[in-house]
Amino acid sequence: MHLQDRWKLIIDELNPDRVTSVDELTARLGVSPATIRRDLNELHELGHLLRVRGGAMRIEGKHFTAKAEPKTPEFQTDSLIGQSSFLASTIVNAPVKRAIARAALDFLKPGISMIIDGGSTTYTMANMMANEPYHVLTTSIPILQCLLDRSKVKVTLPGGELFREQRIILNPYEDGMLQNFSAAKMFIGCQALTRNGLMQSDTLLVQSERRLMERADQVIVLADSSKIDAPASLSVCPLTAIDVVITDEGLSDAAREWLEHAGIEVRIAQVTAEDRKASEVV
Amino acid sequence: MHLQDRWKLIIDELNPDRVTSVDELTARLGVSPATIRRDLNELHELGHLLRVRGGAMRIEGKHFTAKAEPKTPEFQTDSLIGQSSFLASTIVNAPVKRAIARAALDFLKPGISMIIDGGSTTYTMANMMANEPYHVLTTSIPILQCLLDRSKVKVTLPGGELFREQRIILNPYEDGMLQNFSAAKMFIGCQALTRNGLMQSDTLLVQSERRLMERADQVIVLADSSKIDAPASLSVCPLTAIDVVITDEGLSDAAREWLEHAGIEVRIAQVTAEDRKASEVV
DNA sequence: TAAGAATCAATCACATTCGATCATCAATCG
DNA sequence: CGATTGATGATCGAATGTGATTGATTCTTA
Repeated sequence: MHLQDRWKLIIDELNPDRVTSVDELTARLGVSPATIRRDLNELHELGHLLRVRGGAMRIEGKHFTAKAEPKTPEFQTDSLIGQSSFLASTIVNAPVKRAIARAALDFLKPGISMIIDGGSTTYTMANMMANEPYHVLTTSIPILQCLLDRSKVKVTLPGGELFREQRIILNPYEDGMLQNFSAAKMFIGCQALTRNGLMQSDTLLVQSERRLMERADQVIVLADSSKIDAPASLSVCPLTAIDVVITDEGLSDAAREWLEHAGIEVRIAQVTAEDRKASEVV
Repeated sequence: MHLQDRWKLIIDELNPDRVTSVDELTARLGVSPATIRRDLNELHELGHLLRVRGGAMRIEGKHFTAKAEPKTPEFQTDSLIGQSSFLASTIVNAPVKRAIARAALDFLKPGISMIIDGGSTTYTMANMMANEPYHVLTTSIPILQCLLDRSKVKVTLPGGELFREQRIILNPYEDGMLQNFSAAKMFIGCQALTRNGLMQSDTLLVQSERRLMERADQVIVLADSSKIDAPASLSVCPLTAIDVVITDEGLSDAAREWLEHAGIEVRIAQVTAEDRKASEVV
């Protein structure tokens, strides 16, 4: 039996809703545990399965029987802003989002004040945030909830109307709260990031975010590489308004070039084993 | 059994409304309490559940699993009780509160705009509220969450700072949002109701409520009879500012006398069998 | 307030799993 | 035919998960 055939068998053999153990695969394929482990590690490296201690798990949403090609990151409809529900979006690309969120946390120092916009990546960030004396202004209800148990974090909300779909608060009026708030940093997700700038799909959101950006000294965009040059309609701001972009290894050289040419600091977040682990449960 | 399998089972086993104990999980999964504790701590660290003493709870908005209903994450009506365990414990007198809350609902008409202040009785009221085209301004996070799934209810929040203890938003500044809001009715709880007026215990709360009351045409106080003439320190407003008091049968004749003498309409809510039954579930 | 019960974190011992290394074997190529 | 390459299997020390014990902490109840 050849390596590729075995790989195919392994992937077929994986159970969709539980861990398939090394022993199980050993028995099923008639090869040694060492070989199975090697296979699993390689397949994991290629992104075809999720390696865990004792075995492997099928990756959610990957059902292929044919031998798959090395990955170009597929276009993922993320964006809690769009029609996809918030929760659904949190599970797409979760390891990458975690990595990006973690990289974003490097920008935090105790005592800092920041604006955190709504979105699945920023939500992940809030989730991972330490309990330090930060001051956070957010429009997102999920982030608010998440920060409820960080006793040291001071949370401020802008006034406004609740939008259920996106679970955010948007303020149609100029807001006293906002006028008094000045943030060192603003963390923002997006639907797309193109040469034309930061893109969203919702008009109200665009207005709100523009207003928020005015209150921040430094704008930090959290966007996984599938967002770069993704199709989108409404521009929130030009590239010049952005200070930092945090993305993942999938960023193309070309894209990096035009980002840096616009004076943007580009940070590449490394996906660690823990990031994957944390996403397994979903 | 593998770690990830166990994690999945644990999360499936969790309930948003109550704490699932370590013992319960131990029995269900057939592993030692030590392992369960380790798992719970890790899952908490990863943000997948809420660790509490004796067990864990499902985090609201994370109830998607293998069997997940993919789209519209319906928030359950009484979910936040589970989420904010403090509320569960503070809802004493629940049947009476339900009765009072139900009586308060009589004041609602579709299209009405109202202010709902924070508090356990007003929270009960929000919980029982129908899904009609109301417009609600509230400072209370639990009420906000509760109204998330009333699709027809328009919810507005004042800007301000989050106070964890009370789960409310207080606005130290004059707020643009508030200036533009005008409510037909305001529903408010209290710590005590005396001849000196509506009493609270918290200075910040007093300020905020005063400001809110200015924006409402009619002030409706929800206070069970134990609050009448109860000891309290800070006066929010004199009796003259109050239009209606809803209380229960325990109201003394004397108290009723001085309330009505102040021009206040007094309503007595009848506790039904269903109120008692509904309260047991919590 | 104090005693008792429940829960917890830390730690140890044991079992499983892992990764690195090396020897073997088969296929390929000069 | 012999040498080289690459895959496989075995071995072993290291790392990790698990269960039990213990002493500390927190909650409850009297």
